[in-house]
Amino acid sequence: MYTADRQLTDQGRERKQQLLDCAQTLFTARGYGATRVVDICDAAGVAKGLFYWYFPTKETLFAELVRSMRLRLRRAQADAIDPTADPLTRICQGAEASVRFMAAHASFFAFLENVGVEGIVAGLLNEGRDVHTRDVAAQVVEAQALHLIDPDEDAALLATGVIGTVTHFSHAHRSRRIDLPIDSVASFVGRWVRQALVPESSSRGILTTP
Amino acid sequence: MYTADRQLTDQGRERKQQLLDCAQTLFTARGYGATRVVDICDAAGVAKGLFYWYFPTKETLFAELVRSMRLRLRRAQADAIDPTADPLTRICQGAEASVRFMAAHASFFAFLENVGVEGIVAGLLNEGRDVHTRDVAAQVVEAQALHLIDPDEDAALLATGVIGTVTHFSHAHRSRRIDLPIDSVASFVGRWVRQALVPESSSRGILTTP
DNA sequence: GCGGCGATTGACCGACGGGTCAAGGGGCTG
DNA sequence: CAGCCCCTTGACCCGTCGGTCAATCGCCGC
Repeated sequence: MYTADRQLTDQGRERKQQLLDCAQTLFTARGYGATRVVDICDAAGVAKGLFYWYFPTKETLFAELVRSMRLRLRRAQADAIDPTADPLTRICQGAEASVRFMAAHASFFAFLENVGVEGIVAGLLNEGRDVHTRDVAAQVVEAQALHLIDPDEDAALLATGVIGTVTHFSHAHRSRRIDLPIDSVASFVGRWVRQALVPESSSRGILTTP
Repeated sequence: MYTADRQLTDQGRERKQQLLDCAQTLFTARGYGATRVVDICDAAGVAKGLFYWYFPTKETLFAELVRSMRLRLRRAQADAIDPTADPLTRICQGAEASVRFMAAHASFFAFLENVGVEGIVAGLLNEGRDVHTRDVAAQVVEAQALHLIDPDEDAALLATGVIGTVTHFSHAHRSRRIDLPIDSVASFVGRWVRQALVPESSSRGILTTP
């Protein structure tokens, strides 16, 4: 059984890391709930009981995984930041580094987004967004036929941008990150969508080619 | 036991709707996994066995809930759209209606985002983003002191905008919605963040006051 | 060799919760 | 009344899986 005060040998530390690695692989492949403790142990070629020599619970291992990845992210940010640069530049460097790091560990971060949503409804949730996206894409095509929108643009991409904006701002408002009355948010989204779809004057849209 | 070919009386339809309502209330309050079938029945003042008279499984009820909400969303969109308007206007109307609808059912959509992430790590996931946000906010304050950023702006709000951008584009790239090389995405995010933080010429930033 | 301790095993436990079932009530039609 | 079907009950079943435990091995220092 696990106790906090444990003196691990080299072999012990190695074994623990091995369990962490196997767990990460299985989690990213199948999800958290669908991965049983015994699966992790099987992957490591080790008996189930040993798991509880190194971790008090399954959740603890998960938390350790998350914390470790967070630490690496922060290190990646620190490495990318030039401490002598001005703060604005440092912010941008940190942002870029974050995007690169998450892209490099895409499968893990994709897993994080789906902790728990396993098999339960699988596609059901995305399905709605996809249908909506297709609807908007159809309207975009229509608008392109009338030359209200640049016909050279990819309709599906523009539609994805619209849906992304809607969901992003909905979420921000819902979680109080935007604390404006809903009418302001709604009309702002409407204006912004129009602006993104019709890059008059200059290319100000976000998802239109940089 | 449930069978598909079932002739429901008025009372039956009412009871089924009652179960759906109770389930939605409990799901949004506690989450999917934390709500047991027996809890739903208790809330409806009904025996557990009856649940399986109306639904084959717990998942089925959940799916029905999602589908129903989706239908209502589509109806709200349809109601908001003026069919005689041009397609571009219709797109904007649909987007605005979506934002309004989701805001009106915020608790349900918030629940959808967290299906499965129940208690497992609770704050652990947001914690990382919050820490990161505070870090960036500190740098924003620093930049404001140097007048690189408008000192009248709320640092926390700007920082939230930065983090939002980073995570949003990371996600889009990860799920192949943006199919550009990572370097393009990263540098674009860097440029965009700078632009949002420093509204030179005109107010082009998205989260800066409209 | 002997004691101590980290490491390892795998059978076992027990809770939890989704799903089942046999029995009964009540209202309708024939 | 008989038969049927919708509706309701709650005790029960049972698979799953996180977690436990007593026993054992092997290495090291004394």
